[in-house]
Amino acid sequence: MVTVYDVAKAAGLSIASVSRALNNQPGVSQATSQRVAHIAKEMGYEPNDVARSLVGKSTRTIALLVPDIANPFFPELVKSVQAKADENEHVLLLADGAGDRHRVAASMTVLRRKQVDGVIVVATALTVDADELFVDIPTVFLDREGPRLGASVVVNNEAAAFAATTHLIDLGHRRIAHIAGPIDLEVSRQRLAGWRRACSTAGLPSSDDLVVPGNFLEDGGYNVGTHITNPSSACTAVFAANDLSAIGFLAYCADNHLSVPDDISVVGFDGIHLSRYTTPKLTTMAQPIVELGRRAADVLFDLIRGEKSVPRIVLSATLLPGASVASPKAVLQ
Amino acid sequence: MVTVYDVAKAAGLSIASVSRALNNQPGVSQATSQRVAHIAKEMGYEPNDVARSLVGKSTRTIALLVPDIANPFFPELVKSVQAKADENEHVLLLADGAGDRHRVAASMTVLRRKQVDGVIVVATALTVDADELFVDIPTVFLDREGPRLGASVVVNNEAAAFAATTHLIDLGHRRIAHIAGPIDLEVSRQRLAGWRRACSTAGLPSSDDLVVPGNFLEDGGYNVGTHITNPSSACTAVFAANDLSAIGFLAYCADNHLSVPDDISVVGFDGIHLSRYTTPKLTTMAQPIVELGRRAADVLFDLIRGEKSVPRIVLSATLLPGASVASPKAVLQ
DNA sequence: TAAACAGAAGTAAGCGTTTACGTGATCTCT
DNA sequence: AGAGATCACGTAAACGCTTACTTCTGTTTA
Repeated sequence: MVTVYDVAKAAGLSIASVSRALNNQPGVSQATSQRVAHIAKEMGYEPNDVARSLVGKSTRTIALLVPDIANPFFPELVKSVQAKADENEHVLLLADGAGDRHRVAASMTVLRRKQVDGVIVVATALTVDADELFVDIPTVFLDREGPRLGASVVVNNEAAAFAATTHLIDLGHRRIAHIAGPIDLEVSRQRLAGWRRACSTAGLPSSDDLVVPGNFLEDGGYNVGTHITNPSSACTAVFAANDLSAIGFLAYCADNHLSVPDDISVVGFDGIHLSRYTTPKLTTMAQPIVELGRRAADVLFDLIRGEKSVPRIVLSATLLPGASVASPKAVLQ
Repeated sequence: MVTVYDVAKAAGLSIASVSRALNNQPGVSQATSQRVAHIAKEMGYEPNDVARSLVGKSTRTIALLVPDIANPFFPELVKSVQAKADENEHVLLLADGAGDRHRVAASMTVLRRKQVDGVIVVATALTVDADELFVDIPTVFLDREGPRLGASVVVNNEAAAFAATTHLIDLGHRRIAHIAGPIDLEVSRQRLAGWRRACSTAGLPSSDDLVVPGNFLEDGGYNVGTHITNPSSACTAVFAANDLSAIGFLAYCADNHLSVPDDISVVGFDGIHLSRYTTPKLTTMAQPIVELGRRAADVLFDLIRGEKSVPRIVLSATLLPGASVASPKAVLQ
């Protein structure tokens, strides 16, 4: 490995001058600066970021903790965060599996040791007393309220779920099931709450038998199909807590010769790219995924630069129309 | 930040002893070792990995370069690589956007500076003379042949594409279109070649008008729908170079009231998890995604540990049956 | 009992940078 | 023309750790 020493020797200078030249800092003449740059390139010198991080304050690294990278929602988010990281000349460390509390703790220990400049924590399962995990390291909570301390960028899940459900109600549906997410996630509870409020506001049932537990995955949505489409349940529509669940349910319907939306309407949540390519195309409450990532990253870099305030940014979701909803065949009087 | 010095002072020891104690190395008594451990914990000491990396050889970090993390194939791969990284007490750096040559070069520079221990490079676009990008840093090419140097873990794309196409031929299809991937990717070319060989082996046409260019994304598959289903093309089946393209095509068919597989059969490639939940369920040539990631990581860590040989591992894909293929309605004599 | 040795601890160098400070040489201004 | 300012560069410390080497104490061995 060629170091500043080597370059310095070759240039007949001290390492200090070389360092200054390479970082075009004042204190070196234009001429030497160019000469050094040339020599460095010639020798194939690359600065060692580890050493640089040790002396400087920054590692130029941020981390993103996601519960499940296999859920298409997150890759889309990753892309947008990474773009911002690039922009700020930082590198992205990905930590998957944040759905599990222990893994979150383990990850944070590793990240702290690695001296990452900051962390974006997404929709993870946290114990109530998780505050200390994030102490001393700039953190933005995304799509989940952080512990007491901490900035956050969230979508108003409750309101969005309310709107999604109301959309179905306006179309004439009177019994609407809900495929919930993992109930230990705040977002799941909020979406459930929104569905419930919409139902009760309209004087419709929102009893527990209309809530079927999902897992935010396709199989979750698939497996509850039987329960929802059971004639005795008499549902004409279903609001899924996320798109993957909705897609699973769609598959169930297809396998069982139920037509969506003729037999049953489906509304998803997330607005993942794939929701534009399901059969039928999914009507979904779309989160501003790219915007979420961007804003979170912006806030994080503000924090990293020393910003003291810890903002709480709330973005809103918008209904993305598809072909998976319709008025119920027989609107009950 | 609490350092070894602080711990040493608190324990009345030298930093050397503290270091030894903390890493349970010989040279400290059992008693002191425990005492130090206790004090360190008490003080909330966390070793600084940056410093550790600077003195030691390793940063305990590996990187994964993927062309497009939004393609569900990659998150599944990421998961498996990350599991292996965990196992080896390494952290995963994700670099997206490796579909672009310039970004690959840029990423490698950053990674080299960051002193990552190794890199897994997936299916990226590389210039022919890209060798030098990876010199001096353990590299495994996944799903793509590396430059001259370099270990690789690949799927026999040509053979797999051949088998997928043959499956359609065996069912009686006589005109089979191919939705290709970006043609500057080796994998795309190989899959195209497999399709072509299958067709010509069976004495079927494989002319260029049967090859429609895709982009490995849903919209690519969707947009070529018109061309493929045009009556004058007379295709009864299509083999897509990846699942996302197939899913896009499925969506096109649904939008245009074409039944899959009654009107046209579709075979995908990749075997992403979502292919189990399309309507109809996609028949696809499934890559052993998890295995690919695992093997690549294994090879990489071997390399990191000093292994000299650079293996070339070839895995094979298997046909995952779905409901998107059938015999053509009218088998031509 | 002296010599050899093992164990526990300390000293200090070094990893590759950045940067505060010091030192001449050249320049500016009155 | 001499004092101060400016410039280009060098010296050395610091970042937080690991580790080769040294030192000291106490134990074993002949």
